[in-house]
Amino acid sequence: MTANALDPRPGRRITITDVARAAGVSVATVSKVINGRDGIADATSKRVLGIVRELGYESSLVATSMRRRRTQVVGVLVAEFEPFAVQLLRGVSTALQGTEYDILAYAGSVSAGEHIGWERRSLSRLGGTLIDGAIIVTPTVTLPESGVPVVAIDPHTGPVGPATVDTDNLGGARAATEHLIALGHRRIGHLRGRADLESAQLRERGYREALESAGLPYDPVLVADGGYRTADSTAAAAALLDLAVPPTAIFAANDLSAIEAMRVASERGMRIPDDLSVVGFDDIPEAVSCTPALTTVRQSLHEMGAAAVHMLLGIFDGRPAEHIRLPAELVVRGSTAGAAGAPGR
Amino acid sequence: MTANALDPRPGRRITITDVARAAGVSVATVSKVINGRDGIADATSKRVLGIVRELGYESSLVATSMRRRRTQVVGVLVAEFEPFAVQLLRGVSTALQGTEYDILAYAGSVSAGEHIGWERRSLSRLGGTLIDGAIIVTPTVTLPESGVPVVAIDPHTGPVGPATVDTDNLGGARAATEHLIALGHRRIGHLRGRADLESAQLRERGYREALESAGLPYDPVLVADGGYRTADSTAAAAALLDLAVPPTAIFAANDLSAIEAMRVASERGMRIPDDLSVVGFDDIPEAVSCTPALTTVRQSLHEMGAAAVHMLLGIFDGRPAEHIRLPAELVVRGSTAGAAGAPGR
DNA sequence: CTGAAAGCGCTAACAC
DNA sequence: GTGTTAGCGCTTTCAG
Repeated sequence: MTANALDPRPGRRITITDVARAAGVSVATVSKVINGRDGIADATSKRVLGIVRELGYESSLVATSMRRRRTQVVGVLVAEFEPFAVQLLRGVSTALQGTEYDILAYAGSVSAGEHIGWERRSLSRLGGTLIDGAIIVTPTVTLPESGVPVVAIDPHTGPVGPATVDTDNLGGARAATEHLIALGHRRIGHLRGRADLESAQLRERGYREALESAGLPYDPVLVADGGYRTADSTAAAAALLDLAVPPTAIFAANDLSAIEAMRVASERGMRIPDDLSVVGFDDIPEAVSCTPALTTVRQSLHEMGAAAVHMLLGIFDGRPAEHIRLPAELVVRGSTAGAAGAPGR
Repeated sequence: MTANALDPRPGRRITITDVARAAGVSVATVSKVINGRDGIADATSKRVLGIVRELGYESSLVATSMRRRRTQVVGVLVAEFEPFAVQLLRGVSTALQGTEYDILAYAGSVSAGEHIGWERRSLSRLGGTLIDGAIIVTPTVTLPESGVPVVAIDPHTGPVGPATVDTDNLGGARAATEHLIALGHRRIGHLRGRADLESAQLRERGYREALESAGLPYDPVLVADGGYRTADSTAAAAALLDLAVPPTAIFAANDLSAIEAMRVASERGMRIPDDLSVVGFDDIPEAVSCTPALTTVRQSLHEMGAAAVHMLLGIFDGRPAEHIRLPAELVVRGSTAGAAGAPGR
C-alpha cells in the first residue's frame, strides 16, 4: 500500500491542512465547517465532517487560541499541586461541571528559579491567549492589572485589589486556640506559617488574641516558623518540643506542619494526645487519615473553589469583582485532649 | 502625561513587539536576548533585559510553543478532577520537583458532550504543541499512536499499547480475600466492578483464586455486579444480603461500593463487622472517615504518579516504554472481624 | 458558496 | 551584531 493524499505525514499531529487536502477544499472551508459557520454547501460540510472523523482530527488548542478571542478554558494557577491546591481544584472542577468551560491547571514554578512571582509569570504566559480567566491559588504578590479576569484565592495581601475569596482565618485560629485553652492547656505553642502570607499572619493573630482573652501570657519562645512544607516544619517542631519546658499543646498554621509536629513528637517518645495536643488548619484529607486523626480548623476548600468559579463567571459577564470571606469551622478529632494534670472542663 | 512609545496598549498583554519597539531593536533581537542566544552585543542585551523587566514582559506559552519544538511542560490529562486523579497529580507534582518541567493538568471533558474518548480529544488538542508529553489518567479507550510521548495510568485495557502504570489488582484482591478466609469466613461474597475494566476483572479473578487456594467452592450466587457508582451498588449489595443464606463477608471491587454495602447492611439491622465483614479496594479518603473505617486494599496513587513521571522522562530520553505494576497493600481497619462461630486463627 | 490572504506572537534561517 | 523573512495552525475578512 502506498501513501496517498489521504495519509497524513507520520508521527505528526493531524492539522486542518491535512483535512483540507483530503477533502479537496481549502483550509478556510474546513475551518468554517468545524466552527459551524454558515454559507457552506451541505454536501461539502458532510464530506469534510466525514474526513475529520476518519482522520481523527481535533483542532489545536494552541493555534485556535492564538487567533480567536475566547478559548472556553479557565485556568487555575498554582505554585505546586499540594493538598490545599488540589482540594480547591476539585471544588473548581465540580462547580464548572455542566458549564461550557474546560479547566487547565498550571503549576509554573516548578522549573522557575524564582519562587516569588510565579503567579505573575504564569498569568502572563497563559493569560490573554490560552485561558479566558484565571483562579490564582494563594498568590504571594499583588497582581498587576493584566486585562485578564482574575480571582485570587487566599491571597497573601488579604481582600484588596482584584476579586478574592478567603476564609475567616482570624476566627478559625481563635477557635482552635480557645479549644486548647478550654481543654486546660496553658503552655500552647504555635507553628507559624509563611510570614509573607496574610492568612498566616491572621492565624498567628488569632492565636495571640485567644491567649490574651484568656489572660494567658504570650511567650515568643513558644512560636516557631513552620513554613508551609513538611521539610520546613521539622526543625520548627523540634525547636518547640526540645524546649526545657516544652508546650503541652501546639496550634499549627496548617495541617501539613501539624502532622509533621505529631511525627516529630512521636520520634521523641511523646504520645498524642496524652503528652501533646495538636491542632492544625485546613482539614486536608490527611488530617483524618493520620493517627491519631487531627483536630483542625476546616476551611471548605470545595466551597472556596466554587465561590471563585461563580465570581469568575460573573466577571466574564461584566459583574463587578467582590471579596468573599467564608467561615472556618473547628473539627475536633483525636489529636487533642485535656492537659495532663488539668482535666479541662 | 501623554502616551509615548514605551506605553503598551492598555488592556492587552505585553508582547515581544512592545519590548522591541521600546528598546528600539527588532523583534528577532529581543527573542535572541530572551533565549540567551549569542551574537548579541552586551549593551543591547542589557538594554533589552531592562525593558523586559520594566514592562514585566513574559513570553506567551502559546506563541512560543507554536514555533518551538519543546515547551518544557508535561501534561496530565484527566476526565475530571476527582479524588483519584487529584491524588495522582500530587505524586506527579512532587516527582517533577526540581526538574525543568512545568505541569499542565487538563480536564477537557467538562464541556464535551461525549464522555467517551475525552483522552483522545485532549491529547489531540494539546499534544505536539502545548505539552512535550502526557500522563493520561484512567483512559477509557486505547490511545492511537499520536507521536506524543504518553504514559497511561490505570488504563482500562491493562498493560498493552503505550507505556502504562497500574496496580497489582490480582494480588491485592487475593490478599483481601485471603484476609477474610483467615478470619474464618467461608461464605464470602463479591461485589464485582465494571465488566469492561481490566482492573475489575483481575480483582474478581483474585477473589476466585484465593477461594480456590483455600479449597473453598466458588458460588456464582455470591457474586453480584456492583458497577462503579454508588447507585449501581445498592441493588447488588441488597441481592447478596437478601440471600436465604447470606455471606458473612463481602469483598467489594472498590471502596465506594464497599461503603454502600455497609450502608445497605445497616439498613437491614446487620452490624459491621459483627454480622458482616467488608473489604474494599482503592483506599480513598472516605475509607478512613466512614464508620467503621473500611478495611481495604491500598494503591499508592502518589507512587503511581511518580512512576509515570519517571517513565515519561525516560521516554523523552529515548528509553523504551514499559509497563510498570505497583504492589497493592492490604490495610486492615475496623470493617472486618472473625466470622461468628469461627474465631479465625 | 468557496478560496486567497492576512495575521495572532514567536523563533530560526538567512541575509546584510 | 542585527534585521528580514518565513512560517507554526488556525480564523477571519474580503474577493471571486
